[in-house]
Amino acid sequence: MNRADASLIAIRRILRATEQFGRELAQSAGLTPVQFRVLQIVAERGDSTATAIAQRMHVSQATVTSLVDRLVRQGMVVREKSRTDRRQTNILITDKGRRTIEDAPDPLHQRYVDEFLAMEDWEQAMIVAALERVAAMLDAKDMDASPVLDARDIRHEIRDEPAEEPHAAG
Amino acid sequence: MNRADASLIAIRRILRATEQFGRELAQSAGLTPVQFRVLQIVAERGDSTATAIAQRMHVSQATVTSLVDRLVRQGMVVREKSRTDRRQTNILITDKGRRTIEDAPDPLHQRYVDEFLAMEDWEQAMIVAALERVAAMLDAKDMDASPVLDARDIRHEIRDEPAEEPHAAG
DNA sequence: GATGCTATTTAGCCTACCAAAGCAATTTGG
DNA sequence: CCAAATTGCTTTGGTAGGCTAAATAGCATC
Repeated sequence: MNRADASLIAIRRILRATEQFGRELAQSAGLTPVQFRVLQIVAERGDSTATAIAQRMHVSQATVTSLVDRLVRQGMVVREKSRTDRRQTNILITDKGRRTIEDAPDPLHQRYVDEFLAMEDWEQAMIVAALERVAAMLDAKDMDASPVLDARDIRHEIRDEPAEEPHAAG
Repeated sequence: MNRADASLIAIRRILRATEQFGRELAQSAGLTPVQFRVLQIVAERGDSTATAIAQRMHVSQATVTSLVDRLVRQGMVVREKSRTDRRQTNILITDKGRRTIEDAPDPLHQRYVDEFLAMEDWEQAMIVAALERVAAMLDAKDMDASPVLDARDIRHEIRDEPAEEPHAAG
């Protein structure tokens, strides 16, 4: 086994683990990964709007509407018209929704961070250097990814600027 | 910026780059990532069967049927009954299909391998060590991932043993 | 030649996505 | 103050990718 292969395999394990985790998380909560992600976003502040969620997840409002529909049907969130601007609909998390989030296993990144911090200084430095090297090799552009490890949204976050040109292609 | 965050960001960039690549590839080939993946598998030997594809991709045969339908409609592959066992349908790649594969940009992993091999020995070793460390942190189990970096199938390859218990939750 | 296994397709359903059209409320520009 | 534009969201209708269950067809065997 050469080292190029060894590194590819490791990368693949990382990808898989991240995906897998999102799936487990969502399943234990009785939601799909994407639904869970929506719930997480709502949970952050207790409420949110469809537009905000759509932007965070880089999907269309229409998609968010249907995802929220499902969460409403399951009693995870409720819709409520905003008093200040009645065009807006606030999506509020319910107790059940909050419990669902809380009962879910620790976010992957927490688990990771704990282990990471337990490492020795030199090893931390080595890992950061290596990962950044790999990231640079795979992805020439240096984007600003947020430090939250969450497979549930990478699937679409790559559509970076939907504002400019809505991809007229069929 | 602490190093735990830096490492998470790098991991995320790796995930994104992999996904992104699958998408670019698919767009330049005029196929979706999954369809392209099927075509790749058929292209490997020039032909394949639905079952083989289903196993490789860890999806059901029914799913493969509909994917192959689309590839047939686009003239990328043709179906042909096997002479030796007429239950089997061989899926043969066409010239167009082969050209599509060939015209597609280099597989991500090839690009990566080239760069990886260009590195100095000590750096290769460091990267392998770091990646394996991270993979171990994220994913306790040591699975046998193949040394092919390909986002297009990790999405579902994680369903390792659907035989046991099909997760009755609805 | 019935029984059963294997390979595939068909049928029906789901989630997740999108664009376009529609509706409602607010803001803007006379 | 009213019409028009803009904004926020939902509805509608479509696509892709996934599933299970059932149908179809061929092989194997006793």
